[in-house]
Amino acid sequence: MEIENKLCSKVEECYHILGKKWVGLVIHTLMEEPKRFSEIHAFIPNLSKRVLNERMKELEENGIVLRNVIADRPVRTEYSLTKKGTELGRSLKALENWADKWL
Amino acid sequence: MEIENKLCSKVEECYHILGKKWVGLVIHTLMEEPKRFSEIHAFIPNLSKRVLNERMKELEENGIVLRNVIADRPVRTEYSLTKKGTELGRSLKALENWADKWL
DNA sequence: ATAACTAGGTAACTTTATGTAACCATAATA
DNA sequence: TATTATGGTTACATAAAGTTACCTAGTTAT
Repeated sequence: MEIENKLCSKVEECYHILGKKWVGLVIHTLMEEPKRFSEIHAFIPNLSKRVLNERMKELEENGIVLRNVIADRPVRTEYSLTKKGTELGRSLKALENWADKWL
Repeated sequence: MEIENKLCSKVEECYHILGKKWVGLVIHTLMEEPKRFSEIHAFIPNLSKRVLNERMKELEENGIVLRNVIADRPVRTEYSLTKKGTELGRSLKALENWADKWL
């Protein structure tokens, strides 16, 4: 029975995504329903607008989140999870169950 | 049907733990079997000794990891997952399955 | 008309976190 | 005697995150 002696790159990549500050909470927050920039910010008040904006761009690039600019006045932006993002959120439920039991 | 308007502190806390760099990979690495300091370092070469040591102290304080100093010469230190840590590792499997499918 | 407010940012600057390189003590080995 | 291994620590450099002020365009209050 061999012991693996190097990490799978997919495993490394997923922890690289989740290892950035606030990412987990943002995805958790979007699992309920799509939300606007200021709504996410209201749910996670300690997350600054600067970093929130940065995280949303990264999550969009990763195909986890979809940005929908609504040409209303004032302009609104709605963020929603893609299929990929929704499945990520579902897999994070296991982690949250662990938290509920152990923290 | 109410929409939750604030985050559960347990949820916040678990993402606070997992949101620190390298934590996920360290737990993943220890799921196989207990490992010494230098073995973890060999599995995750980009993780510096300074930060590895810091992370292990934090994980020990969180009750996720157990540090066992072996009074051999030279002194060795073996890190293993507690029950709490093992269950965390199991819950992270869902995330890794997501990674395998989507990344 | 003018001041203040909203939404979703951006810019400049400060503070933390992380990365890097050198060093330590002990004992074993060459 | 010099070198290696282990599990760190220290001092310093860079990257990431936090803070405050500002922006544009339209809206509401005075």
